[in-house]
Amino acid sequence: MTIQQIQYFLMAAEKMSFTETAKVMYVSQPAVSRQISLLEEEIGLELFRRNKSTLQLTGAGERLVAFFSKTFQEYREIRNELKTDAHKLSGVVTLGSTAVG
Amino acid sequence: MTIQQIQYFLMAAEKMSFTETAKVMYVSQPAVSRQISLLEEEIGLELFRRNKSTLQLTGAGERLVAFFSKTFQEYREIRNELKTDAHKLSGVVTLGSTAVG
DNA sequence: TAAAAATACTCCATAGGTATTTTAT
DNA sequence: ATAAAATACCTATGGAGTATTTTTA
Repeated sequence: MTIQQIQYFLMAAEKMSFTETAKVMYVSQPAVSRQISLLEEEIGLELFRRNKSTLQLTGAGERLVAFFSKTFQEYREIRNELKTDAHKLSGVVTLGSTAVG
Repeated sequence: MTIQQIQYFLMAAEKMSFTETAKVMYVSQPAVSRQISLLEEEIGLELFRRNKSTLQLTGAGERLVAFFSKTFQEYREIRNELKTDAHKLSGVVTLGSTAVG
């Protein structure tokens, strides 16, 4: 399991499309397809149901979207706090990205 | 940021030693040193203070240990629930690992 | 047919290993 | 002197791209 896989997964759940996810994340469609597949394999649960024409989240998928989203949000908040604190103490200017990292 | 980096970080915080962390995680000491360094670089915050003879967590380090530990714990609980549910519905036997994944 | 997802394959970026140096006591 | 962490350099695993096939409406 990688953070990248989780990011693809969350975007795919939002867009309900691997192709769209690939576009907005500036990677190829097979990259998204492959990583989400590997994620499902490693967790041992289907996250999307693909039988029907339209992609659809499984129950496990929905649960994990909720958990991972919450976790990322919480992380961003903590990082912002810590950055602010570091600023106050050291006066060092940080040019942080806004990605997961 | 990778999950591997976070795992090294949590173990290092527990052991307070990169060498010990390397041993229990079956990787080399430089691998641990490097990945924790990259993690600090990416987050833009020092996690350990290395000036003193003994390795020591910074404030940011302590905060992130708490957050990441909680997150991993929460994930394990959710995964167990989902695995149990999947079992009940499909009867499929899963040979899941107990790692982060 | 057409659109999206999956598969095959190749390439390259980076995580990890070994060897060594630096640091601190 | 010794023990741990950092650095250098090389190797190899796996993530990403292009091309193609499969699937479903």
